[in-house]
Amino acid sequence: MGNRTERLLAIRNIISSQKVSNQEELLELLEKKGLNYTQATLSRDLKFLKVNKISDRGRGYIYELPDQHHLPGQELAETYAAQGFVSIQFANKLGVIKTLPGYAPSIASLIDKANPFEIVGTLAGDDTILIIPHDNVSEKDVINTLIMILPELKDKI
Amino acid sequence: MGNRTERLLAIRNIISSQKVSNQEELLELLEKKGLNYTQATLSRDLKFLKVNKISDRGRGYIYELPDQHHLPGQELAETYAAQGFVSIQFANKLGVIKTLPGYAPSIASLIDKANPFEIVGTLAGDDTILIIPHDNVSEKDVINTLIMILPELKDKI
DNA sequence: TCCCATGGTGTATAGTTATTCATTTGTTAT
DNA sequence: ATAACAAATGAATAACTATACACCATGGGA
Repeated sequence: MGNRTERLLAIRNIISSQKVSNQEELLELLEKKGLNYTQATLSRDLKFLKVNKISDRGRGYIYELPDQHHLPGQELAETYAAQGFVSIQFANKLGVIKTLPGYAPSIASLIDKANPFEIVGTLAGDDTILIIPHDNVSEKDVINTLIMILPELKDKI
Repeated sequence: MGNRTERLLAIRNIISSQKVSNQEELLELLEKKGLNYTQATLSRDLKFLKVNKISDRGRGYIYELPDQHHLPGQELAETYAAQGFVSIQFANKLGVIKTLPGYAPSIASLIDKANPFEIVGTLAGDDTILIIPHDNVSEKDVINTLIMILPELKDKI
């Protein structure tokens, strides 16, 4: 997969685990991970990820991911669901995900819950999920979106 | 009361009722209310109010007040509680609020719930509340804080 | 009362982030 | 495969926000 996805994931990780108060700082942290980009790109990434800049209890501002639902079970559900993922293919603008038997509903449910703009809806059988993308959303967009929802898919797609 | 409080209240009102995406814009809205200040002051006010700048669903950024608990009953509780407020005095760094009989607990409870930095704690009887401010917090700070919590007090203090 | 300390403000400017433009890179349809 | 189109990126810069400094006002203590 392209490097942009890697970068977006790294940004999510960094922001969720430590206080970052400006883009220069974040840029340096990304460099340490071998990701070299410019502030312009970072600004666009943060906008894409809908990252907020919130008050650090009156002492300045820091970045924060949106919807820190942070249900403790969430990561587990992701890991479980990702295990069942087998492949994704596209046909006639539609995505078809194959899963291990029985996994389709849980993966589809995670996608539905994330409710990304890029995906109009999903239809899950037992081992197959139909992904209906929005108009003008590319296959790559769909894949990026799926990776954003289920980071564990990164190496399986 | 000084004009700063008026400004802070106006900022809260504006931000909670409409989308504002930068300080210039907010400055103009304040001007329409007869409040003329500079961007520098506004920047400080926003920091003081712990206002966040959050993603407007990927379309840019807008200001948002912290803790939008937005319990529908909140405003009612404030109005009710403020009615019972009679006066505030200071002695030995402590604030003493007099209320109508029976009102003290509800007012104190609102203060406690807001949990402002400036106030270490409160002690409520039936018609009296003791306010224990933090060290190095002035009377004026305490009053400003109370007004931030209960805007209706503005004209009663 | 008179100081001194503290806080609020504006001006100017430093610091930070978003966007424009040019270019490259990737994607889709023929 | 290739043309046409769309997306990604960096450099430069515009747009936006925070702060250093100077100044004034206020208010508590000698």
